[in-house]
Amino acid sequence: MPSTSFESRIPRYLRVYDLVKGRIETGEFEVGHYLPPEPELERIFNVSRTTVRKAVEMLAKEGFVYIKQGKGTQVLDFRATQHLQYITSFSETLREKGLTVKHTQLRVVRAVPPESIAEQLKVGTDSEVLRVSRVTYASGKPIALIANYLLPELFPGIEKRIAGMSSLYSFLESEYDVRIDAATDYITARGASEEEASQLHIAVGQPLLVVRRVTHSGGRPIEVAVLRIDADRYEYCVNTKERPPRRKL
Amino acid sequence: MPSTSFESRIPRYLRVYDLVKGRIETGEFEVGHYLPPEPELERIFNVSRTTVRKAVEMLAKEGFVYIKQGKGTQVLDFRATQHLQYITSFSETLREKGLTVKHTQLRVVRAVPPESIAEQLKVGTDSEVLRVSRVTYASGKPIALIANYLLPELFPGIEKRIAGMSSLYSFLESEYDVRIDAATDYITARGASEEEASQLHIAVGQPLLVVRRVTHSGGRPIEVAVLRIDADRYEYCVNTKERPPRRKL
DNA sequence: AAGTGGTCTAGACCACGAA
DNA sequence: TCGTGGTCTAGACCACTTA
Repeated sequence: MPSTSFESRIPRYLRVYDLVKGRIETGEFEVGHYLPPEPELERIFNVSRTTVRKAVEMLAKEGFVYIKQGKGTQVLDFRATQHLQYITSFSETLREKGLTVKHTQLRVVRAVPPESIAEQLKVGTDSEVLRVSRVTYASGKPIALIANYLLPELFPGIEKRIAGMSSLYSFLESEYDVRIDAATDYITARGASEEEASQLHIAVGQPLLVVRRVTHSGGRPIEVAVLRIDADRYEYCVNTKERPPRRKL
Repeated sequence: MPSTSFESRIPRYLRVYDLVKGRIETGEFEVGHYLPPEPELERIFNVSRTTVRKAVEMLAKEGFVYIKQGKGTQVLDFRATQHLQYITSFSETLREKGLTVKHTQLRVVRAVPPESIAEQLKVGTDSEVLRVSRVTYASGKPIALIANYLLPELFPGIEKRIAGMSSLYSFLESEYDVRIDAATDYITARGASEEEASQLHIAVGQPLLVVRRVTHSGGRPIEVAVLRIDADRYEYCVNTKERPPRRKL
């Protein structure tokens, strides 16, 4: 019986992934030491080499282990490397820091977007999109102005359902079954305008971190977000892994 | 003869990767259409399914194609998605935009780093590190102040060898055989100080984009870079892919 | 030379989507 | 039902590291 017999339909490589990760976290596989070699992992978990390797490669991609050809697979200090190497939302990041996040002045309107936004959403410059705007407060003080431009055909009836939403991305994922799988951030800075300054309770000219995020799902852009953040109170964090395939000649 | 016969020792999946990517770029595999199914790719390139799949998965990870179970593998618009989803150096990014990049006032000194840097390099606050500093010019105008803090034991004799270096990362990779495999950027903004303003030829208080990058190799931090960039002239770009493994229950 | 991870094959069965 | 991608196996040989 080569495949899963009855217990579940979870792929075996995910089982192995979980089990190895678990043993790392409990210290059974010690930080700094090497994982058992692949042939032994095959025996331990009773799977083929391919399956072992897929699990270990996932762990490597997430920074739990470091694979060295000819030597072995070293267990890394997961507490140091375990940052968020994934797409995160602004609100989620703030909450992780222990801040209380609230959105005010939530507005949903249909509008013709600025040209730069239309271009990135790949819609005509005369077609309407949904514009969701709000002011975000962290622990009682305004910290950012957020505007999201969404493709209207993907989110029917969003105007009525958005009321109590606390994080736009998880809202979209759960309510509309879109799966966000890539995002590009363009980050710059400039001084606050008079209007921005008054909304954020800061001085005119004070540096704002301006983030333009293009979100992709299924290979096409579905949303552009523009965040104008009080730079004094926020630091943007990004993790990157790997370089392109190396050619050795 | 199952393996490479003589032509080279490039893995077959990389060959397939290159060939498919090439056909996408020339339009032979059209944007929006589907790639030939895996069994046909096996025949086309005369490799096994595993090899085909490894190549296609790489293309998917880089955003060239989108794999849908049961349907096929769709070719995405690579011109829209092909940004740098990898670790890049500041200089490389500028050069890609067609700007001429020059470093001036290059200095290499041993010094005790600021506490925040020492902490991220995981060295004691009293131990010395290498500090490489320079002023970067893009097309004749100063655009950024860069300081790199390196672990000295990894780069012996760097003071003498660094003279004509144009990009620090490729210099380190080729000269010291370190392989950079992860980096974390912390991005914020603030107004330029008097000294910064004079070095960058901008007004005091003008917004600077401040990037602190921690570079990892082999699972441990090896370098911290601090970039202070004229925000008027630069936009930082970051790509993110994937969320953590989804469990469907 | 021995042991580690890296590549590759041929073939099997499963899960999802569309007809 | 059929064709697509998803998982998995058993076994082979290669490349790198260390002794």
